[in-house]
Amino acid sequence: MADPQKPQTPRERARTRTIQQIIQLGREHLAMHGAAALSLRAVARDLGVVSSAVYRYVESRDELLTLLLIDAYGELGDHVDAAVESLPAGDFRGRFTALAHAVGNWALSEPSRYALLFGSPVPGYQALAERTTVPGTRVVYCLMEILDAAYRAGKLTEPESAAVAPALAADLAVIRDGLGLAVPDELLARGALVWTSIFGAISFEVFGQ
Amino acid sequence: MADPQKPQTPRERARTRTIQQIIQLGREHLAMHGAAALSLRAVARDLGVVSSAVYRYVESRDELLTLLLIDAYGELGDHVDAAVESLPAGDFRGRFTALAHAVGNWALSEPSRYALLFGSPVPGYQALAERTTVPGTRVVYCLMEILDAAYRAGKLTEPESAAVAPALAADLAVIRDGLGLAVPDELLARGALVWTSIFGAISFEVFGQ
DNA sequence: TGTACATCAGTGAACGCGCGTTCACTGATGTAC
DNA sequence: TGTACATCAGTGAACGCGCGTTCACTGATGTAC
Repeated sequence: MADPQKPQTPRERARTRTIQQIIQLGREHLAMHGAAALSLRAVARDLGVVSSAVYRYVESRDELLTLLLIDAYGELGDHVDAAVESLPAGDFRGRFTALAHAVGNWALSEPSRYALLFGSPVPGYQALAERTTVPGTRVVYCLMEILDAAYRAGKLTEPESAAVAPALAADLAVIRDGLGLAVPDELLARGALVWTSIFGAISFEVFGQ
Repeated sequence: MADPQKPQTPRERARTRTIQQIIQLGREHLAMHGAAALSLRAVARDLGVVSSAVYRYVESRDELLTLLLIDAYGELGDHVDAAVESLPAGDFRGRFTALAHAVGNWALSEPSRYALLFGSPVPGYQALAERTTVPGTRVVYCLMEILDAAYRAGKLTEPESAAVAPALAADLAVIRDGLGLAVPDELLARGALVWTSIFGAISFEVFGQ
């Protein structure tokens, strides 16, 4: 569990392969019928196995949804990283728009998975924060890093806008320290605003208000 | 049933009001949980009534979906007509783009209803063609009428493109005679192509490929 | 205006279905000696 | 290399749930005379 080393036993290999199959089938059901209609029994049928057997690999329907959530966050993150890194590190504006466009492209090409990540919540499902937050913040972090790099390069000047609310300031301080960012609160707050705007616009496109 | 006259008995009024309530609740459930999750029992609960009572007003879940389909077609048609008629009858190009934009606006403001009309089919539901085709063709007819008016005004010239396939030509002849249109087949076929392009583009925006 | 009957809205029990999930089980694959 | 035991994948029956839908019923509202 703790070490994903190479020397896997045949059983372990079969096991991880089966889990991959389950996730793959889950993705297909997601695309075809939507997250609300995702059914462990249906996945088991497609897997050619009795319904209870799936519980050897997945704790519950909620856990399968969580796995699909992580899977989707991972692909979105890869997609965004690739787009951002295709541009030179110094091209802050280019990287920024590349990030926004990468998110938009992915949302349009995978609407059901985008809906799972950022759409209306799946009825009766509560994501497990412990397993979900880290992959879920990859894109924000990427955005923050672009912001930070631009600030350090002196390409961003502090806006003279109103001070940040104390509660938000504390949150931002945690984030900034955690990531080792130099950007001041005002710019971080502005970055968060940009973030919500991007997702607002894309969500409006993908499923309307 | 046959004559929607004014002098309704109190019972009839109560009945139509209840049906309207059911449709309204259906719309809300549609917007909140999507068409696949629409449940007669849930509607009955919101209506404050035992589940079997809904069958006094609606034959089945499928019929409720059909009613919601007709309702949505009607609103889309009204929306498009209003947009088109806000421009002078002679402004063919303006009316044409107004139509396209009206469909797009409506789709973005009512994504779940747009999805019901033009999205992936609701699992296990087959629309009743007899009740659905007439309201479902309002927008195409509107497009055809603009085309026809433009043609009669001499603003559209026949393209010299290849001849229309015989089977399609027969269908188009039926449509043209039924509507009393003057447009030749080639232009009608082009109109149909425009139609599918509009919906393709909008659908791509609303839920991606 | 008053009575007798028909019509209709709503009730509550029941059916069969697919779902998520549990549990005791069988049998095959791995591990220890 | 061979035997004895542990681990694990998959089975099949069972549970309680919400769903769509049917049916016999009660009681209120309308209609005919």
